[in-house]
Amino acid sequence: MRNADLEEIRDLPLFRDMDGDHFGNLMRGAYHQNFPPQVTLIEEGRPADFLHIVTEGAVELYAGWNGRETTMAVVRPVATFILAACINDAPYLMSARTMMPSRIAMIAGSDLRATFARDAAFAQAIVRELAGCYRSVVRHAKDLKLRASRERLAAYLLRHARGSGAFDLPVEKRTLASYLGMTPENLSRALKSLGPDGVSVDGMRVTITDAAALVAVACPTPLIDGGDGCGDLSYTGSSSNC
Amino acid sequence: MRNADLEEIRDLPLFRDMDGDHFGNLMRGAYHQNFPPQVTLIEEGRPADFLHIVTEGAVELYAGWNGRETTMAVVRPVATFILAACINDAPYLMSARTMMPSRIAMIAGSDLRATFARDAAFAQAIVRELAGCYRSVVRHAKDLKLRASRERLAAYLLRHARGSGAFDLPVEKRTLASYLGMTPENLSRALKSLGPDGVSVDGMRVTITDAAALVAVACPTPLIDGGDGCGDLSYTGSSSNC
DNA sequence: CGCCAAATTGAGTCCGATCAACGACAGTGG
DNA sequence: CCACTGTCGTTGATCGGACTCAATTTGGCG
Repeated sequence: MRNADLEEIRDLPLFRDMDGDHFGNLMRGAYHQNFPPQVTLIEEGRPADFLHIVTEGAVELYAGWNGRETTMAVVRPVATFILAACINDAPYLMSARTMMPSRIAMIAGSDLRATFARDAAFAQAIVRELAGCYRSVVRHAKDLKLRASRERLAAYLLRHARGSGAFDLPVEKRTLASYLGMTPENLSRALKSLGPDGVSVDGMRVTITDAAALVAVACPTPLIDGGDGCGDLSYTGSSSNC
Repeated sequence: MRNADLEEIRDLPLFRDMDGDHFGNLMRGAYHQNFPPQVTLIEEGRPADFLHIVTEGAVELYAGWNGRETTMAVVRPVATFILAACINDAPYLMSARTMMPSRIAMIAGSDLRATFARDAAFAQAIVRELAGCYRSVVRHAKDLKLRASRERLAAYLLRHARGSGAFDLPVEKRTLASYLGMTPENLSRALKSLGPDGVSVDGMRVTITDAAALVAVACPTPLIDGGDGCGDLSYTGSSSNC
């Protein structure tokens, strides 16, 4: 593994404070590979063999049932995913596929469990990581249960506007629709219907023309939309997902 | 705190393996109180001061937004809740209220954080607990996004049937409806509509008259319905097609 | 018995899904 | 350079599921 990659991973909150030797051991048994787009890295139901870390590209976490499929999250560099399954040595609950050419590091789950049993600082980092992941999924569930689809969309746009009034959608609209729990057709209509509420769209480009009006629709709150920047669809993170 | 209570708490996976002195210290600073029904124990948004443990009764975890409200989980003895917020020293994402006369132990969050930094076995237990909670919320989210309301209800009934064909609903129907993401009216209609699919209802009493038919509706899978029983009211999942 | 909350039932409406058609665009190969 | 092709996004029309509102009925409890 390249030194730059190692340092990047070492800088993650998850690994920052752990013992150097332990980190070295973990990484010695790790893989780091390039993948083309649209490659399935993980299939839900399979035993959790490896903790994954995205160092380049983007990975979609999704789940299926009975022929249906839904996007649960998008993970961008540098962040980990499916930590919980590895820790519990349980089957993955989500599948993962690359969305673009990506570089993925993989750490054996057994090494992970052995190390976190020996390294207190690492165990603490894992606790914090998991607690963050847990809270982000709770937010997602609240978003789904408490808001209507138009409101979810408005809140999503505000989360990604971050001060500046214009930005590019970080993912395809069909993926965004799935993440927000609606159909692509409905997302299209919902975007248009937000015109009077201060949203203008041109392709992937979104411009917030009236933030106050949009806020009135979305009623954003840190208890759903978060402040710690973890867990939303596509954030660039030194944190993780899983 | 009574000795019987202490032992019960000590027997929880979360505390079982930790150092005896550390456990003693934690409990010395803890409260244990009785509450009448319908008492609000926690309000979302407040700073997370205490880890809570239900030793008797039942507690509803719920969340609100913009005048709406939804049930996220029901916690029954003996189990903890809002661990994640305490660990992260972050605001609660959910509110909690007693559903019946209940007995609740409370451990100061600061003690908790101090102890898990010193006690490796405790840290490991917390990791497993959190990983389990995380996975249960992921399942809840998958349930909401992938299944229609009728299917969610069918799956819920199967989860709680546990072999025997008859059981009592563990919560009020309005609460169940909220947990499943529907209105009480719709739950009523959905229950009736499951008659031809092998469900008969009399008050709180549910009888599965044709498990195969109900399975055909719910398509249960451990990846949504099964497993490590935190959050929902657990179920040891098995059979699945689809 | 009487009170209140929960549950059911019915009727009407709306949101969101489905189905189908079309335009925009990128990549491919002739 | 340009048809060919597949995917994505949009739009329209229609359908169905779920919500709302309102009226009873049921059941629990003082």
